[in-house]
Amino acid sequence: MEKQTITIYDVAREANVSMATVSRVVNGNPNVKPSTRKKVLEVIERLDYRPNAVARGLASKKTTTVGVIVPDVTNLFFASLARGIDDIATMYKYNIILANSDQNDQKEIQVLNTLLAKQVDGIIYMGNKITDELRAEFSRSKTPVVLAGTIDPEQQVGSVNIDYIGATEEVVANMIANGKKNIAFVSASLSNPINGQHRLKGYKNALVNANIAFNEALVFECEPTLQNGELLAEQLLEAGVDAAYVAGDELAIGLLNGIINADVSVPEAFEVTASNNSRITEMARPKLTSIMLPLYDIGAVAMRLLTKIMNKEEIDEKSIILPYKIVNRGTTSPKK
Amino acid sequence: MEKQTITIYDVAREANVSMATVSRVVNGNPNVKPSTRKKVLEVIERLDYRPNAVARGLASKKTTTVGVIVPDVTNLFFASLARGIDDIATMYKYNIILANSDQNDQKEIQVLNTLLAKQVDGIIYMGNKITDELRAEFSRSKTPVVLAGTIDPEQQVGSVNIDYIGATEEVVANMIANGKKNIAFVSASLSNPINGQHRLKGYKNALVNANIAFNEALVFECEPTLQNGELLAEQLLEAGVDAAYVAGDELAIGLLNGIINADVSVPEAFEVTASNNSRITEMARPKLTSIMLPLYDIGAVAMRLLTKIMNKEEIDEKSIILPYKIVNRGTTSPKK
DNA sequence: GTGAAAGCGCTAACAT
DNA sequence: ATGTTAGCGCTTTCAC
Repeated sequence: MEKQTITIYDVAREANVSMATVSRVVNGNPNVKPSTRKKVLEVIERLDYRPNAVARGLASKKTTTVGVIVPDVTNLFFASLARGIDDIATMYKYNIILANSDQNDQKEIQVLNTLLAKQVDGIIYMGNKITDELRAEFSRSKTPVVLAGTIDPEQQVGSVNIDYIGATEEVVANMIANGKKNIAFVSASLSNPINGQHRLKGYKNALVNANIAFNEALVFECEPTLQNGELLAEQLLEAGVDAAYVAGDELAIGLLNGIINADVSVPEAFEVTASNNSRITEMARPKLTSIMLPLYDIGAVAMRLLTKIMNKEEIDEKSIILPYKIVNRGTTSPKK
Repeated sequence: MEKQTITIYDVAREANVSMATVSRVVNGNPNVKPSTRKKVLEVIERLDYRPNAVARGLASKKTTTVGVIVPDVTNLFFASLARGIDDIATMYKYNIILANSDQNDQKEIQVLNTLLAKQVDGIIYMGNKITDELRAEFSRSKTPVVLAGTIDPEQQVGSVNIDYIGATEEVVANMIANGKKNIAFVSASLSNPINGQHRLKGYKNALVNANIAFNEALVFECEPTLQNGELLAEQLLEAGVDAAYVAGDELAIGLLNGIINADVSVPEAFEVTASNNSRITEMARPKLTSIMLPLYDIGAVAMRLLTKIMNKEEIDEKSIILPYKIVNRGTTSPKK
């Protein structure tokens, strides 16, 4: 004999009221006489009634869940964003359906569609490049979308980021000020606008300001793994590089370790600056100097923005830029 | 004018068939004449019809989503498990609702309840200790639960783990074989049965086998953060410790760095063995020797087990023990 | 302040 | 192979 699920109807019958009234007390509607409210609450307690969110979702057309598309939770960068998202979501009574996309265009589309099928009230997207197909899907559905730590040059949807150009320019300028001449720009895929447009632009800006000619050969693009960083060290050294801005913390640690393995002293003979200040930058030896992205905040603010859009509140600015800092640690010369 | 949502009814009308037939083709039911299937598919395409998963869930009492309760996604240990879970979930057409519990007993209960309200088909739980209250909630609902990388001494529900006792015993024995005499047991909360019972037991076993007396003062319990690890170094050194088994990779790195900062040579004068082999163990300098937990696999197998339970398939063993390995790296003496 | 009743969009017998 | 018909458990007008 299966345990019978208790429905709103059971509660109504036991409390001698209508379903509507039960619904009202469950939803905190004030239009209920205190005495009836009390009576209903007692029955709910006694029967151990739990509202069914699926039925509620169907009837109200709101699921109080938002979809989060992330390349890979296993990447501390995205995990930190996800954490910020989840905390704010919880605060506003939303739940998160998390979906890994593997940066795979096909899977992204598919994942987006199952999220939409599940009637999520909104979507937060993190990733590289927004393909045209993805952008088309975004605008086809009426479901609000916010990008977190992700840039779409088209700026159709809301987004939360920092000033990547300024930040990169600043750290590269720092290394130049420390006397470095041949600074490499090391990064994951340049097809990601953050890397290929913003960060690279900041890098070039710093060079221009210091009257240093841009050298294409000092731009290194590779999969951002620890091992690739280690392998890259040799190449950089051969190219006469004496400092590197690295987009991707894990890649930065790999590079740093590779440099040290080659018996080059850091930061005296070689400086490294990382880009995200995810927790691993503090695990490195020496600890990595890094741009400090407010990872958690980017996620939190993105979620907050999404709640506003879902509630159709007034939005002053849908492309939010958060402040960043620079954390000088052991891989660059101490500031005077 | 709001865009009208297309329902199964619209498709049925346009295709001159019944809703039931449309439902059949959507669900891949073979009992449909190829020609009608084709016709329906065309209409679906033309109208851009998307099945509503919420309605489907209400009608079928299956949501094809599972809840995942995790202390903190930002912890690489849990993120890796989550990744394994998600991949297998995707493979079986399930989605994941991810909820951070912060190891907070109250929040865990609450999160569990909202997951149940959303009618998830199953739950994967990761955490420390299963409180009695939580266990009660688990058994009260008919929703299947599987523990991933988490031990419940009561063994009421399915779980996936490794042999923590054996693994710990082995690595401690290794350090003893390397000539270390005063080996510390450093760990996060001992109230977590994995730490307080299994790992500590393994540690004691190794001592017994080597005829070394157990010394309570060599057991260190603390919040597993990088900084705490660094701070702990001094204490260990003062206590005359010459090796440490550390439960928690981030804590292990902190300790290692602290030891090195104190100018003690690793592994000659001090050995360290970590417990999880999450990616950060390779970022340490020197790289950390560690027990290699199959993190991804634990998540994947847990999800697979859950699918079986949800499908009411035959389960041979609900407490699964996966194999582990030991990875000898730079923080212990090389094996001969 | 409360109730009646009509859906929400779909699945699942049960017929045919 | 296809259609009919109840629901699934809730919200939401609209009356009263």
